Amino acid sequence: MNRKSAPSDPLTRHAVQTLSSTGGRMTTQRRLILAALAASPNHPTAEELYHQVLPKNPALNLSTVYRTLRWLEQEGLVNSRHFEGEPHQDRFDPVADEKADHHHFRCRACNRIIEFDAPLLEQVKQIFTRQQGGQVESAALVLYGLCADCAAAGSDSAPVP
Amino acid sequence: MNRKSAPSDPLTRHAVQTLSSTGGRMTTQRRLILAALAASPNHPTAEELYHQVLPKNPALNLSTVYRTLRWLEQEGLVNSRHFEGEPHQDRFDPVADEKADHHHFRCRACNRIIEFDAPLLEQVKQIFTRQQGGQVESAALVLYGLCADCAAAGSDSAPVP
DNA sequence: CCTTATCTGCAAATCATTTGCAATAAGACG
DNA sequence: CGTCTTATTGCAAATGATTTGCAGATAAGG
Repeated sequence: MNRKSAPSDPLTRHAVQTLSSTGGRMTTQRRLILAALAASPNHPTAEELYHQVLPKNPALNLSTVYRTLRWLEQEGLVNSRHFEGEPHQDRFDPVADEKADHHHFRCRACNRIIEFDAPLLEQVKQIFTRQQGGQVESAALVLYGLCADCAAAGSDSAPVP
Repeated sequence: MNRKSAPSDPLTRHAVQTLSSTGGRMTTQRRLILAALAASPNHPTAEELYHQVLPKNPALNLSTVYRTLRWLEQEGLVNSRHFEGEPHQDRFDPVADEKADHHHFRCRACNRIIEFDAPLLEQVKQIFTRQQGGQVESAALVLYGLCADCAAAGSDSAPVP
């Protein structure tokens, strides 16, 4: 049933598109990093991605991971974020297809990240503009707390990152 | 009219309180850093504070600024934050007296930071909990855009930091 | 295949922040 | 008001995350 063409994820497909329009090249390491990123639900750090890909390409270098991530960020395919209570390191969030600006919940016990929409934020923005003037272009909301699992388990589940 | 006792700001006064209960000492550098922080509307970085205080105490060391800031953070008198589009550096936000958890607007032109309340966020939290379970403990919202002044001026005011 | 500009690996640089240690100075007590 | 104890500082070196220069490797087009 499946043809031999790579059954790539949407992220990789988007990346390939931008490559052809900019004269870039799809390399082994980029393919692996993109796949790992697309498969990661938890907004990995560069180092985490590096260790995920390493088994499949032992020659991979951390700086290649960083370069790939920054390239994707410039192309608008990935956003870098920072969450409270962590070291000064970035986490990378693939921009899912049409999913508009979504927001994040982070569990302080298992470190899981849950994405959600918050339509009410539109009103928050409007209220702000009404009171202060100017114009709001984007919003970043992060909720911190215990996810359902950890709240039930007494907040002692195993941290993921 | 004014007595000789230091007419200190609320932040400094709070700091003095915690000092007496923990056996800490109020040093010249702490006094200066606290005053600079209390007078800064724009959530300064450690480096910015350092340069503000330097003229008044040329011997001051940057690591003292960091230590003071981390101390205040532990005491709950200051929060450290990170804003998008900047290097990986922290900005420090004195916790104003009773002002509950407030949120931030950051102008991408002049870098000004405006604080505001967003009561609607309570509903956002409730909706999230209803849909996902678990419990939300805190929320951090940052709006990005152009402040009233910069929007009017064609977004070319002078950046502050 | 061959060419060539794009990428990669490696090592060294940079940036923000932290830490070890000896010298300094609050502030309690006599 | 001097003395003593120990919290705090300055300095320099360490750390952790990320970036960069450069020479060699390799996609992709002819």
